[in-house]
Amino acid sequence: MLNADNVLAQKLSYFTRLSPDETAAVDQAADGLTRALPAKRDLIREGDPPHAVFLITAGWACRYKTLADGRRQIVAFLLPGDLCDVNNHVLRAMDHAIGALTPIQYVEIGHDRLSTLAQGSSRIGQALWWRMLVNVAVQREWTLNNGQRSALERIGHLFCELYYRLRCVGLTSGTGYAFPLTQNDLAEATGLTPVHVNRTLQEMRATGLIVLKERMLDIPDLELLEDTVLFNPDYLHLQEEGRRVLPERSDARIGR
Amino acid sequence: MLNADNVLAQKLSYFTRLSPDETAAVDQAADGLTRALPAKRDLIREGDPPHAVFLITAGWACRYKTLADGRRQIVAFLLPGDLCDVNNHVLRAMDHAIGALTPIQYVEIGHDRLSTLAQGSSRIGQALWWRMLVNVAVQREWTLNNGQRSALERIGHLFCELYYRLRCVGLTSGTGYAFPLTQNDLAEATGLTPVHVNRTLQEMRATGLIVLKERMLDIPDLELLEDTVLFNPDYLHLQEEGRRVLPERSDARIGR
DNA sequence: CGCCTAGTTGATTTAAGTCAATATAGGTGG
DNA sequence: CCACCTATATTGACTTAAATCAACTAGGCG
Repeated sequence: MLNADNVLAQKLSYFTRLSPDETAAVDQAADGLTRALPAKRDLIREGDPPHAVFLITAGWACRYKTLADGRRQIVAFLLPGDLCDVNNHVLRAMDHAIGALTPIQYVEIGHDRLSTLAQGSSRIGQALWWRMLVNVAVQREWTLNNGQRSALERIGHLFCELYYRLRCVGLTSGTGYAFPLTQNDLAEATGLTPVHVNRTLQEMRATGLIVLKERMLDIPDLELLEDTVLFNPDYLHLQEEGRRVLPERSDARIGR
Repeated sequence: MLNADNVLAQKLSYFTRLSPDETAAVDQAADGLTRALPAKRDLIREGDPPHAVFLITAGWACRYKTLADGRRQIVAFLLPGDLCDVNNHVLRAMDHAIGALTPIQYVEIGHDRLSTLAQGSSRIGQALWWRMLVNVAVQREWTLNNGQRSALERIGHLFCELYYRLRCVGLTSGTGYAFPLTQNDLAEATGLTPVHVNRTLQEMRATGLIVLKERMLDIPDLELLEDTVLFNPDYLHLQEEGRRVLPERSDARIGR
């Protein structure tokens, strides 16, 4: 299972195989004080000057934006192993907030420390770029999601994305995963109303696409769900040269 | 006005003042062969391996994604001075296409050349990071746009964004700018149908928010439009230490 | 126990989509 | 220079997915 000390190395190793030295370097860069934040608190608020990079080690957080009239949009979920805001110190102020959806644990990594890490190994540098680029790719996919898809597609698509992302860091069990989001969170992420999310979830349950109860989400037939909502995992760029193995499967394959 | 040779330097100088040497280095990196592409052609297709970085020097292009059933979403506009896909060579395949909306001109810049440029001057390196981070910020704003805003707000918000972005590279004239997008392009960018875009534009014209005819968009009262659609330019991160001056205005101010 | 959050349900409204026809403006070839 | 063609824009009639409003239920817990 997941060890808070090495989520980052685990995640980066999805892109490229890291040597023991490199793994150690990554672990060391992320060995700072683990901090905790209760659910519903903000890690950073909009307008704040960005200071350090955060590495989420446990729990779920999100980036969100708020309009003047109170409408809120969750624009990204931050899961264990996710690094926020690499190099964002070049900007003067945050244009969005980061909030904890569940109690979270995180460590702060200084900008200098991270750039030293990146410069010390070109593979680590590339892996960090990979994370950055995938984050943008996910953001583009969310733009598509909110722009083109129906309610059922939006929600189903998100479920698929979260499945792949959690599997990378060992947070799935079989075909399901612990799912802490409320229907309201889902609504804010998908641009729907909570009422409509509720009805859509019922429809997905009724057709057997998902089993969602007691904060556990199970996707009995991932392929079926992917086909139903037109999900294509390419944008997550997981098929890289690193460990291609997806933890829950046994068809291990190494190298290119 | 705009000189194709220095769009990039012009754009980067919005973030930080560049010395003559730095400006020259930027110009030199972008001095490759200028290529041309007619409207409606793809610069890169989804699935292609990314090769070089493109710098758009003239014309409008877009990033777009297509669903299996044909729905299309424009996820970003690429305007003169925009750099596509810095460091994207770490990914194996494009997860979206880039297409020309008008005839465009562009130059290709090799990855190595760009990283040499970035390493040669920390200010240039930071300015390139700034572009990267702003692109993500814009993508987040688009997620919000498609998720939370009404048709009028989406379109109006886009008009404001384009105004600010074009002004940076000297492509506005007074309160307006040349606007080559069709109503269909607008529909694909905002997640609306062309018919609804048409009706919404008429409403915006009727209330005097915009004047749009003969491929020219004029925003007689930018502040009014911004207030109406809840536009806040902070996410474009233009207020940096560089030239704060906005070309069309005379209140020049230098340094911090 | 009572309060708060999260989830559910029903009735109704509405913004936007759909379908289909028509208008208009450039651009091209004869 | 005109006739035609295609892409773009416009209009009207109608449908629909999702929003809205308003109760109401079910847990969890101080």
